Amino acid sequence: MRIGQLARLVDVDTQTIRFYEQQGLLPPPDRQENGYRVYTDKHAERLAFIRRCRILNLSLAEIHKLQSYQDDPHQPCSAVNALLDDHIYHVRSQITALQSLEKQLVSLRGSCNDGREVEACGILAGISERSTKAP
Amino acid sequence: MRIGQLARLVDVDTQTIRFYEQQGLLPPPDRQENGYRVYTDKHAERLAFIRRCRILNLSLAEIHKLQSYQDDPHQPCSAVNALLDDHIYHVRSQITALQSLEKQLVSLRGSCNDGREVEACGILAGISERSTKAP
DNA sequence: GTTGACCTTATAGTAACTATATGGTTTTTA
DNA sequence: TAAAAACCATATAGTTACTATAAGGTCAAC
Ligand SMILES: [Zn+2]
Ligand SMILES: [Zn+2]
Ligand SMILES: [Zn+2]
Ligand SMILES: [Zn+2]
Repeated sequence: MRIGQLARLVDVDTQTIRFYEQQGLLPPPDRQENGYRVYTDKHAERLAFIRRCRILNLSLAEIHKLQSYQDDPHQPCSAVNALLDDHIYHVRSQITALQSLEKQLVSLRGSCNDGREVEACGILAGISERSTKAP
Repeated sequence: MRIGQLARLVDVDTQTIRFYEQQGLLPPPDRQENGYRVYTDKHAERLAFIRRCRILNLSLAEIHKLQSYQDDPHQPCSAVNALLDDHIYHVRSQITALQSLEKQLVSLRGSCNDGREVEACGILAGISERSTKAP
């Protein structure tokens, strides 16, 4: 199949497919005489795997590692499990950081209401406030 | 004060200060005869404002808008309030997206334990599973 | 007079695409 | 059959908010 068909099948942009090839995530396919790429079902599977990883927010580097594990199927899978643990840790860190951010923002938002002039805006005042308090 | 002093004062890299100037967030300071930038306390305040906005995860574009509001202090501040509402909305969206992601990842992690071979890794199997189920 | 700290500009790299420009090929349609 | 539409190719630049590097000018101290 050609790149457009593959793109529709897996629901990825053709540019992205070429990009993955360039990044070494998708093996370079054979070419027709005119230079067009020709993909196999293996390629489609691999591409779908990449996409599912991306939906899980795994980075291309992490996906690359997973692929290298897959290429050596008799290793213990502890590295895969550890990679996922790390990734979960990162996601959780992001969540807690964003939650603390949300608190700050909501509190800031509470310091103003409509009908004021910019000069008296509680939000701008809140941001401008120095956190260093002189004695 | 020169750029290095300002950088230490506000705890920002000198490169970042020049970058903000280039992006139009920090007004171009006067120069000494030798070309060195000379900053005033106004600059320091403005830079600190930018940094506090960045800590709140506001984008440079959002900061730019806030600055433009500040430059016209007799407008109603509703635009400021709306900007913050939007930002809070974005942060909340990110949080819920990450929480749903975390759930998926934790469930995936539960499908494997150590001591398996890559071939039998529940995580890789879970990612490889096609979501389309034939009847 | 040279070391070191400081300053200058310009350029490239980061992540993961996305968009654009330019041109060749194939298929459809008038 | 010829033109239009759809498809393919490569190369390059843009996105965000910096960070790093290169190559060089300026200034104080030793
Ligand atoms: Zn990760
Ligand atoms: Zn307000
Ligand atoms: Zn925002
Ligand atoms: Zn496993």
